[in-house]
Amino acid sequence: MTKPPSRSELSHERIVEAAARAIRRSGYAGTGVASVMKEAGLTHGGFYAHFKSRDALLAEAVSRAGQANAGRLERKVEALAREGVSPLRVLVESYLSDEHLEALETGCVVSALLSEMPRQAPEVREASARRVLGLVERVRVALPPGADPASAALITAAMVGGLQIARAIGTGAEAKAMLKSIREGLLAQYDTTTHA
Amino acid sequence: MTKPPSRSELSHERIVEAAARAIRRSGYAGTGVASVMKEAGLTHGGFYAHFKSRDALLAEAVSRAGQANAGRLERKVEALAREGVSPLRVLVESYLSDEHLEALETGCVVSALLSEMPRQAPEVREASARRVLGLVERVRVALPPGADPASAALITAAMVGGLQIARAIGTGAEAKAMLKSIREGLLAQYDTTTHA
DNA sequence: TGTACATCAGTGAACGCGCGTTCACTGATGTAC
DNA sequence: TGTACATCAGTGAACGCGCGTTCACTGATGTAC
Repeated sequence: MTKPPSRSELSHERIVEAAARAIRRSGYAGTGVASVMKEAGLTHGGFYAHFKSRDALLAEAVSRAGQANAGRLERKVEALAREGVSPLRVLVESYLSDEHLEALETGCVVSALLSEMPRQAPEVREASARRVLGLVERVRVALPPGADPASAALITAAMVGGLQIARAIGTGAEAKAMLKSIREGLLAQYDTTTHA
Repeated sequence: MTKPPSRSELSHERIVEAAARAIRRSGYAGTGVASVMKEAGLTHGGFYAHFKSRDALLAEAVSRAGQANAGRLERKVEALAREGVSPLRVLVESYLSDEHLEALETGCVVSALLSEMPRQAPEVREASARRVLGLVERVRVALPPGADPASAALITAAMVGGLQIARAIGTGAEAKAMLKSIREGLLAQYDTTTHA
């Protein structure tokens, strides 16, 4: 049996979780040490006992957010697979859903931060790039049997670009129509199964 | 004949041009009044004689950058159309080119800023959203005759998402391979003409 | 079980800095005669 | 064409504020006996 987490470990955990939400809500540039610490129920002075720098926190936060996204998606794919829905359809339908459009703070970290990634310090950039490659890989393994593995990059690009475009337009009817058009276009093109 | 621009108009122009580069290089959040004014050859104190606020400058800058991108692309499409290359091919090949991958500061403003757009003040957001819709529209008019106009959104999403994904990975061989795979996938799917 | 002490985690004030914005002023431009 | 003056554009110092980071201290936790 594993021993219970120490007070310090619990605090570290809360800080990373708060930061994982903050970066998606406010962007890398809009995420400050003080506000993250406050959201974690601590004062900002204690921050440097947990992290070497603000960038170290951002790097850890993007990794954490990505893992949470991946886990949630994995469970959804498995649950619906038992009902006969193809993995690619689950991926595309949930990624390009109205719910995901509105769930910026808890949604995919890649869509929330992609255009900021190239401007980050090396450690943040590298952790971010790993998340992007992880998403492409997740699409690749969801491809229907016999599909060209190279199409994973195109499908991922359309999903990520599509969600971001819709969010940039807003959360109203126009944005949802844009989302729907991309979602249905992708499914028509790449999902050969029929929908229940 | 039009009268020559006043000193004030010339300065305004230089400030907007500097800001149009700065937002793409540094993001909305990374663009400061002082550094833009310096790049325009002025001191920061004079800023508020030209703009109501920093956000007013950002809104003008994103519009300006978008117009410059659109104009350049239009000329390229026309030039290559005379050689028999289809408009959609020109769009996809130049958007997903190695040159564009590396030209963040002068490249497409949508790819440079998309994930930051939903977080902006209303005036910046609205100007940004107009640029996104303009890009989708430009793809739509480049569609081959007979193509479903709804596919414009999907193609735009893949172009924008693809360029951003490649940039997040870097500018090395891995990023260029990703770009190429998306570019060729799109052309195979949507461009029915053969390449010269 | 109870006390004494060492270690550890978190507090809150302070640092230097750069931000967006304001403003009194200066010097250049342009008009009137 | 030349001078006198009004208008205009840009300067540079200053403002309050929030940032990332440091640090001396406090109070809680855990160990030794």
